[in-house]
Amino acid sequence: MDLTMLNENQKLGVTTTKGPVLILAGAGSGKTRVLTYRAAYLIEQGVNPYNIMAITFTNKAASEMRSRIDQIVGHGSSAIWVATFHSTCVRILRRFADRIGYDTNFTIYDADDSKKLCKEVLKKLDIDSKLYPEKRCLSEISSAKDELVGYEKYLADVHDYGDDDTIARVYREYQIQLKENNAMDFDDLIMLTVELFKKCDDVLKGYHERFQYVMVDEYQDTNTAQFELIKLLAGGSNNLCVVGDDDQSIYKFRGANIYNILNFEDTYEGATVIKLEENYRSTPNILNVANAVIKNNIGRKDKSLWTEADEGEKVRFSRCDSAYEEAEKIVGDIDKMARLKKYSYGQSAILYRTNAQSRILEEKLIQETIPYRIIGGINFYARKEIKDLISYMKVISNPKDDLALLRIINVPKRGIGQTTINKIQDYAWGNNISFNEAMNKADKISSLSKATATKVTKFAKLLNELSEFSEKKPPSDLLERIIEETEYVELLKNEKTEEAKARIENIDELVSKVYMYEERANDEGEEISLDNFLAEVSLVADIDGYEDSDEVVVLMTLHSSKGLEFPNVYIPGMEENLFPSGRSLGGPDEAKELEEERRLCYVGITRAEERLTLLSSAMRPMRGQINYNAISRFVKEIPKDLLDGNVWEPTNNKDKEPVKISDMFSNHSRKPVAAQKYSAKNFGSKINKQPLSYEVGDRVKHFKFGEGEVKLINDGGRDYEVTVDFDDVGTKKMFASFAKLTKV
DNA sequence: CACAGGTCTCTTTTT
DNA sequence: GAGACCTGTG
Repeated sequence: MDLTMLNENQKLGVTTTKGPVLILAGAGSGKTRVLTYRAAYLIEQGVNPYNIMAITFTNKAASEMRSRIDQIVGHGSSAIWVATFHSTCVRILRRFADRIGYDTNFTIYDADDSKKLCKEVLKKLDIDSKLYPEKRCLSEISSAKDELVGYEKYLADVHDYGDDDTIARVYREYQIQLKENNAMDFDDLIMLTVELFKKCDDVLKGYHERFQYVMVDEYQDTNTAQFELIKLLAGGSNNLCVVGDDDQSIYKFRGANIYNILNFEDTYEGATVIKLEENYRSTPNILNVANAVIKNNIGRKDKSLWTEADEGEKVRFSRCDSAYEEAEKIVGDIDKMARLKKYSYGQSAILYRTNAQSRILEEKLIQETIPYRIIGGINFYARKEIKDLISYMKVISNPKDDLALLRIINVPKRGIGQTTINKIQDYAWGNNISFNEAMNKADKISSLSKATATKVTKFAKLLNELSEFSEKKPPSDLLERIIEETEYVELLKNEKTEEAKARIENIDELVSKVYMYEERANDEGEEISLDNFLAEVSLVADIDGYEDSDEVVVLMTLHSSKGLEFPNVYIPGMEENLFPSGRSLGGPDEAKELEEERRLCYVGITRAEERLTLLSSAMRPMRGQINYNAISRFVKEIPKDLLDGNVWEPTNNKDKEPVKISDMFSNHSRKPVAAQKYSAKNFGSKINKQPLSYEVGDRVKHFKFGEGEVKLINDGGRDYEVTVDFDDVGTKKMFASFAKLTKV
């Protein structure tokens, strides 16, 4: 296999296949490249793809990895287990959940569902939600699960310290309810899989046999539960390769434990440690700024990124009077760059600390009719109409899911209100049957009027019919039938409002998503099932929908931007109280929290390939109020000479008279930066596009696919894309420098 | 039972 | 500024 376009350390990362390996990969150092080559290398060494596992955090990262492996080896990566932590666990639990007391058709609860359930628990336990808000309870429960602390242990620990056991009681009841509903929340998926492995040795052994080589991406983001999961999974062969960057650990609030990566060598004795410090993404000017900021963190693994790229443009900073002006500058600049053909809309990105910042930017973009896309905010699947219809499907898939059932029992309105629900619930409890069963016996519930009982019976009958229907038909047919029976779209049409129109469009999109799911499952030879579709839907991340080929400006949070890169980046809101977030300031753990914010800043800066603009505003509307914020300390950590213009006075910490950058709109002549050459879209390296030894019509040989005829050669600029019709495996498209075809 | 209109609170990041 | 929650009315 040709490894010539890897640097020495990258090569080491690819070829050190035995035992534990830690790859400390700085931003833009080609870590995905190493992982994908590693997988390809293993296959070439004769390892069955079936025995390889790669775990990521987002679906986007997973599918990207799969397609990149495909690009290198042509095809054959489909047998590799490439999946996110959560979908990995779902796949495992769908087979074995019955071993730990759940049905295998369990439902997955999203944050919304969890909140609702928690609210019910508080009500049931008669706990004042003013003193114990759901939010606090849920975050405590979530942290406990991230640390693999079940409610028994949580309760015991609390009692040991003689503390208030309220939250422990909530945790217990919450967990009991989940089980009764045959549901799991996000954290359960990981925790329960670990529990399964610890309890059922035979199950674990089975996976040990399968997973001979395990790789984990973004290892710095793993929490204790995920750490344990990996340890268990890789425990058979101990061929574990983790890739990460402690400087990019930004998910502490989600339980991420930075010590998982910092102490890797202690956990896995004899681990090989490989550092990747050469950056192939950004200009020196950008890297210097990134390094200047991150060096203020203590307790990090010492490293410093460097690059051979040309210096490039200076990083720019602009202090604005208002958030409005900030937006104006950004949008004006994006527009100008596009007009000057320096950066197209698709090459520009706006990254911010909080989702709330997107609104004002969006308004401005609409005003200037610039195409854009906002990642995050309100998740598609969190919309009312979508949740309603999905809830129908959930009830069909898992009749025990009372949460979903209660959501739709009166949607659309069928005259079943809270009073009726209470009466059914009482009957269910009194007779020790489920809510669903009670509904089916509505005529026996004496407290219900005849008219009401009829309504309930009618609804119960509808569900039964749908359930029977779904046994014979695929999810798409079920959804269409639900829409028909409930007249959901009909009712919206009658409203004749813009809002209703948008909702109908969303429903149409949901329908096509179901069809897309079925098509894909079909292609990949997976079983098409309602359960699988619903699981997939529950586990989509905002970023999964992002296509970098779209020619639009993207807006997203700094968190979502991790792993991405853009030639032209804007980071507005560089202000104290916003970034770093006010929540990180003034607490007992301020120093630690600030370090996390700083890492987030580092992530943001290192997203930029060529041009980076930081902005800050003196006035900013926050929580419906105007806030006056000082310039972010992170900006002040950047030596002045690294920034464009004398833009702030480091000695004047009142920030009252920030100097505005005058040439914000002026005509910068962009130096021909090395980005074309170094952008990681080209696999982050100097590609040596060599002349081909074959041409269209020639017979060629591929190390894996055997012989075939060249059908088409496409000059893609940095590499040739070759289409070959192989004798055995059919037509494949591949990059010449990866495929290493030889003329025969 | 449904809905409108008022008041209240809480605001980070997300699989 | 949005969302949840409460209350009064038809």
